[in-house]
Amino acid sequence: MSAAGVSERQSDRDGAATRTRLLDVAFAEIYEHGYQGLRVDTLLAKAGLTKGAFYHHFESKTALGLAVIDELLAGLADLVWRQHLAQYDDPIEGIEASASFALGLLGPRATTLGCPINNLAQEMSGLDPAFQQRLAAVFQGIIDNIATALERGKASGVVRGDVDSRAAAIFILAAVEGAIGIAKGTRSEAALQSALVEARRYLATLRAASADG
Amino acid sequence: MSAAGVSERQSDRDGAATRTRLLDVAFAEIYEHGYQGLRVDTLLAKAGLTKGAFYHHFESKTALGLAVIDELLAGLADLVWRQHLAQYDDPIEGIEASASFALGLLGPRATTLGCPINNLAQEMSGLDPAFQQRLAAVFQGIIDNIATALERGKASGVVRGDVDSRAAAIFILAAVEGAIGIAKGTRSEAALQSALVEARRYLATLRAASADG
DNA sequence: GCTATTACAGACCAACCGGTCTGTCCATAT
DNA sequence: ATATGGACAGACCGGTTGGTCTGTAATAGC
Repeated sequence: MSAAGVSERQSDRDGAATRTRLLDVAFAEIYEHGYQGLRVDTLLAKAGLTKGAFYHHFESKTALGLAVIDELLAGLADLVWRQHLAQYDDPIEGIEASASFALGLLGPRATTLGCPINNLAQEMSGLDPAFQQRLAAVFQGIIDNIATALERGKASGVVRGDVDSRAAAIFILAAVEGAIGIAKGTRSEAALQSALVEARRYLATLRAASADG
Repeated sequence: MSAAGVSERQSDRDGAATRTRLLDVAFAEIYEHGYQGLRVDTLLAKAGLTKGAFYHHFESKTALGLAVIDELLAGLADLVWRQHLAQYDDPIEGIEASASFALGLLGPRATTLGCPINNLAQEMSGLDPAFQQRLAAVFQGIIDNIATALERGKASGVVRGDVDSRAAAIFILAAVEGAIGIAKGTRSEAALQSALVEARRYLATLRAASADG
């Protein structure tokens, strides 16, 4: 009956599904309370599972945290800053759109909970080398993708030739994460919007003078 | 012998001194491990004190955390973004100098531990309303001071008249905190410097065209 | 000199929390 | 049918942690 050769199991006792469930709930809990604020018991209660399930799929709370980075946060970063960004020919337009896309994914939580990637990075980078390395890799991936987009823009004449793509990419990421962070810290959606408006002014400095001016 | 009327006590059993000592060590511990990572026992061991001293001066760990904000972090913010910034006639020059001054205060720790104010804000804003309100006030104070400096610049003709001082101030704070955060996340001093260079490009857009151009 | 108060020291405690371990149910292979 | 292993349930445990409580030495007030 089954199309592929894989055996089909449904409803309960689906290993992959419960693992995903644990990861999803863990992501939400970490997003709200931080990794240090994540309680395994609370996680299991919200997931409707028990210790047996947890330690069957993860060898420790730390392993779960690292898996959230590898299997969720890295994917989110890739979705926004590679897949979405690549859809735009104009990198400056693409960067603005990707930032908006990211904020759309977060919704109102951006102003209260911030960015899940940056949150975890700020919390754990100084505490655990394993977390630090993986989160640094996520950041580097974002920077690489933005820098690549700017390079494409330089090739197509949209971006000024004297722009340091890498430095600009770092600053753009810093500005976006910083804007979300200040909005979170001040609990002000207006602050987020103001910061984004000013960020666009920086982006405008990267644009080459239009030929048909 | 004493100049003022206050009684003079020295060596041990100086209430104010031990309280300050507790605050200083608490600041260092929170800076390194976060508030949730702060352990009262560890704090006391490093301060050379005991539970008796701690709960004599603070009614709880939470009260200590709030005192660190009120009595240390708020003071740091004021030192950098009011006292230091006020020394410059040119606000753009002053903002650059103040950011450098802040980074000088943090030293190499900026790249590994980040900004103590932003760290605590990102960690605690979503968890405890008391922390959130006080840290929001600290951020607002910084924003106010930067905005005020920009307004002074507009009055003296250094800053363009059409600049939204408040929006610019928010973005400047976001950019600085974001840059430190990305440097921390990527463990890259070079990233911090690159971001700061690009930030200066934004600041340049605020400057009015010089009369003697 | 006596007393009240401040400023601690340090033993103690209850709750919490990550992790372990045994048992059980289901699917699959033989 | 039976054995085997994966996928959980849930009781249990030991270390940790914030906080309490009693005792005590120094200081201030009278």
